[in-house]
Amino acid sequence: MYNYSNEPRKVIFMIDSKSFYASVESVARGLNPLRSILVVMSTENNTGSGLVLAASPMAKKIFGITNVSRATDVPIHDKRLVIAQPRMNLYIEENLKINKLFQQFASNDDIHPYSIDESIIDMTTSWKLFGNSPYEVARKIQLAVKGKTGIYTTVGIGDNPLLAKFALDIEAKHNHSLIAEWHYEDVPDKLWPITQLDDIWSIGSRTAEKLKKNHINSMNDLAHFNPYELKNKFGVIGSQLFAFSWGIDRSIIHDKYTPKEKSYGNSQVLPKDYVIQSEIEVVIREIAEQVAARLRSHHKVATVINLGIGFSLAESTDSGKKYSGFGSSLKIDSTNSNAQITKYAIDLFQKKWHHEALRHISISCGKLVDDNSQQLDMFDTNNTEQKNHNLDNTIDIIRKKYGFKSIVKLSSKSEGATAIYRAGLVGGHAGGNTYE
DNA sequence: TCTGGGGTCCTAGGACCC
DNA sequence: TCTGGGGTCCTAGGACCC
Repeated sequence: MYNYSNEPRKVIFMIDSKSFYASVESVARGLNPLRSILVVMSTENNTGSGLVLAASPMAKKIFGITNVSRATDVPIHDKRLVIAQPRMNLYIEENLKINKLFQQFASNDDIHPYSIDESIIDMTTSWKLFGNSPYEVARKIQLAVKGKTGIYTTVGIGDNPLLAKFALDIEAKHNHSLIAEWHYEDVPDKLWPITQLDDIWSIGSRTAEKLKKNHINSMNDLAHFNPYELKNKFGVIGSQLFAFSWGIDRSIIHDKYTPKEKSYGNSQVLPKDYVIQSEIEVVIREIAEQVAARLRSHHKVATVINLGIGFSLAESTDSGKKYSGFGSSLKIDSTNSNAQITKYAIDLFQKKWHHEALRHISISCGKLVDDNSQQLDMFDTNNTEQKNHNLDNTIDIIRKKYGFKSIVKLSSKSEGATAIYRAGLVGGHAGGNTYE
């Protein structure tokens, strides 16, 4: 057994709102989120096929719907199934309510929203104020959230953030209480038996495959693999994986969840294959202007731009149906102007494009620097900005808290095919209510 | 997965500098 | 010139997460 005496022993809660979007929609309809049969489905997306953003537990159970199902897999004519349009703004509001409740149990500095439905709370110093055990406090938080919002929450409790995340993902979701508690000593019993490696946070399908090729078929195998060999084969990821297999996570929450790099980007899957240069450049301009507007609203200038182009499947050369495309980055003179960002994006495009049919376009700006110039750009005011002021504020609060994994509101309106429609979207989905 | 959208982080090779 | 070694920056590409 590894000697854990030098590892941090904290009381970390990782709290996740169960089937969040679907639960919010269930509550809004007076339904119990655990009993309702409901999906939140975006039917207005570009491909026309629709995408399931969330499914209630019963919808998953009865129809086998998963969160990435296509609309074609959803029995839309079945009367038992409730289909809800996404209302991203409502979900943001509910998330803010829930995080506000957490502030009754821990100081704001100890609460770290991780995504729209997950938060990490360092309860080390405060849990004793609310109960006789962390478990009991978790129960109280669950009840408080349920009482205020109708949402069920799942809580992973751990000695460090990693163990809390594992407790949440691997065990809590299956417990009747929706709570699980993991200590270092539980690692051999609870973590090592896992053979479905891509169930583990930070291991995706590619890494799982590569591990299998090295005869690592379980977390137990990983924990007993030669760490130097892992490092050689997987780089720093290898060292990290090895540490994770022993439940070790030395990062302090604040460091870990404060991003080192920040970028703003927007992307679109196009409604059809695009082959005409002028049409493509209209869309590039729209996206570039969205990104530039976001930079300006955050008072940042970018010094790197990246253009990503995804080809139509028709461009796929080998027999395996794989998407292809290119990405291209460029260091640029710091800017956040529509004209400059657009020019760089179109230059990159013209340099790399050889008349392939396109299906996907993304533009991202990074290596951000504070915009000190703050010049008034009289001919470039964003008229929608004032109108959306309240929503912007809300989203900025979340963005600020999240640091990353942030929510994105596409507020820029410009002439052009998709921009006006997309202006109402939040995170690429319908925002709901007043802003459309 | 015949394609959602928005992010962060890591690696590797080449250019360039001293 | 059959030229060392270390460091940084730039770009492309890959992987993963929610």
